[in-house]
Amino acid sequence: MKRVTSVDVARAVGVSQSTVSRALADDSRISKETKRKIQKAAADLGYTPNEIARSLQTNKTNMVGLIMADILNPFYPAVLDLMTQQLHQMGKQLMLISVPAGFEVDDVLPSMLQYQVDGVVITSAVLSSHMRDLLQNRRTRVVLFNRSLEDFSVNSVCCENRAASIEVARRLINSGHRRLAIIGGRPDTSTHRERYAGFEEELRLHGLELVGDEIGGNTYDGAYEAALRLMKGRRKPDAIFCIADVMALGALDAVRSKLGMKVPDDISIVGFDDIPPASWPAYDLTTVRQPIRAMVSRTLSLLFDPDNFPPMAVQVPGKLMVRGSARLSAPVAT
Amino acid sequence: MKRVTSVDVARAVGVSQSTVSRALADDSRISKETKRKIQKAAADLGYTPNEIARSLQTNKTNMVGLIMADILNPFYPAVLDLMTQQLHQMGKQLMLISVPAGFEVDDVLPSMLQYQVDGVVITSAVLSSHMRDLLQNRRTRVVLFNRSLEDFSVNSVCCENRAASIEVARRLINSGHRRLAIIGGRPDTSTHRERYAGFEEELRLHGLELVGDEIGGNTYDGAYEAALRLMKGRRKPDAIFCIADVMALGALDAVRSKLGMKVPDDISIVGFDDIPPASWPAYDLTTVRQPIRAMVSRTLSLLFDPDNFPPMAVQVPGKLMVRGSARLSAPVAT
DNA sequence: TGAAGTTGAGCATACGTATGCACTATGATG
DNA sequence: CATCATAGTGCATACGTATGCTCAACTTCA
Repeated sequence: MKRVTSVDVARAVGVSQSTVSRALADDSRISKETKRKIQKAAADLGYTPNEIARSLQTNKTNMVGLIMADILNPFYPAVLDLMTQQLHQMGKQLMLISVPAGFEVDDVLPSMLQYQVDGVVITSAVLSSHMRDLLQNRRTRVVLFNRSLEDFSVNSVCCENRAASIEVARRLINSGHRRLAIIGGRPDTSTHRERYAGFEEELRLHGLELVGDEIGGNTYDGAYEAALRLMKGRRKPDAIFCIADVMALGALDAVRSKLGMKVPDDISIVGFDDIPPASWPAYDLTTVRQPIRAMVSRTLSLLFDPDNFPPMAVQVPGKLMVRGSARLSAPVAT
Repeated sequence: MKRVTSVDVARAVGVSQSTVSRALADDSRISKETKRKIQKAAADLGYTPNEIARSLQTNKTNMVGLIMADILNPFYPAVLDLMTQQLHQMGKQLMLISVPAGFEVDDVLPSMLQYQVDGVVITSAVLSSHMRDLLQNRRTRVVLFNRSLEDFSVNSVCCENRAASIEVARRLINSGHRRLAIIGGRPDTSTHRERYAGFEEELRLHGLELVGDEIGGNTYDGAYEAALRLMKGRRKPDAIFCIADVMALGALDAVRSKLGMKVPDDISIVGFDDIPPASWPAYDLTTVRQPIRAMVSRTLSLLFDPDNFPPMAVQVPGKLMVRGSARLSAPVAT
């Protein structure tokens, strides 16, 4: 069966194709009566506009590209969910690519650009300066989600990583912890650096330094091993700050099931993100909640705000969710 | 900056646009020499083919639509990951929509079809007969993932739900359990019905019947409550089969943290899916693993196999992962 | 030497829509 | 009554690519 086009509708009503196009766009030049007839005919014939043809003509696809580098992290399903829904509400579509292990954003971005997406969101990954320039030349907006660039040459939306990490450190110290350790993600990422730096900075303010620091690679298994390494060290930590919840869960399981330790009696563990399992009784993880909804909204605003220039680095505040995995006393006024 | 088109390349080399098009498609009619010059010029100018224009011409977008109804279920990130990667390898793109709560597939599908996707995959949801016919008319292939229709009017890829559930029941019974209960997802879904039916059937074969059956709505929280209801019943179960892992985790947390029961000593709990947390020590969940990779491959095969007609219902075998949440004795030969 | 075949390329058009411009009624204005 | 604005519609073209057909130049073979 042949697809029905605006030409078919035009023929059915006895008007020109341009009149159909205008009628369906509710152009003021077309009379009420004609519009009515055209809408009726379009419905009867089951006409659906061809967005591909429209895109070619208008030079605008209403598609947004999303490149996810860490889709298996339980933090992202909620992001994806909100993103697709908000876009759908705006009448836009989402084109998704998950970057395979061992590949870079640069490897998958070009194939997305061939589809002329109006904008690109990149989560958990950064952009080579080459691609950044290329995007800039073709005037395709980009927003980094949960990552930032130090030179502010690209839009980014992040949580206030530094501030939140400082708060975590302060609360732990004020509650009597003295042997603090950290499990990082990947040292080449901005989230890692910012959370790490904030935490360590606050320690120094109190005359302390890290008794251990390990890399968990942002995975459950990586953090499981990292925690075990930490506990083999000379100075055993009495608190571990994991810069992502998946890793906190791994660390928690490691010290509990492998070493038979009690949490939070023997050791406090704090995470970052507030993924769903964090609030389950089996973990009851104290963590920093990232305001996903706000972050997604800001991301899309940056993407579509026509006069967003120069690029902005948006930061939204996180919120410490105090649960049972860390021995914390009441907050002290500062 | 103006986008560079095949016309620009043609002008640069001094040939016609059609020659450029053919050269880049490696058409045999174009001489090696001309091809070389064209490729060079294309690279120099930074030419990227416009897939939108190409799609309009060829009536083929190389885009696949994915409609996910249950994206927050931890089972799906892995599906999504494999799907985008396999598609990318095939030179195709993924257009994603997550169905918001309270909406139907029918509400979001049309907007996807306007983009002329070559095929549609629907997870955790079904298709109205109206939409089924509409898709059939425009010759757009559909595959249901993890759901099936009883009349086989649409392609589907599922796990062998019945067989796996029978095995779960048999193993539980052979291990001495006599008071079996089940927590279902949503009664209107095929996965619910098949798993429920297989489980109950095997019970009857052994002269048993369910001591309880509750609905968990495929969510952690729903199953948490469902488990508590089950334990308030007249005949307390000594084993609960949850037809999805998220629910098994909720049930587990409910009986352990709320009721202080020991698993598997006081009660056995079995899930379905084998999501990542299932294998974490905190849960150590005995469950049926769905072979995601195979399921995704079969889905894409069905989608692109030109002579896949009539629609098929593909079933792939699940695998019982024996862990610590159920008291199981060694399997008995049958 | 002439006919047929082969190679390499261009011309023209199509895909489905949007839109600038021209055109025709119709009524308003002086 | 001539002029002009206005409303309503059609014509023609453009977007960037693919492709059927035509054509010229050259090679091959009898």
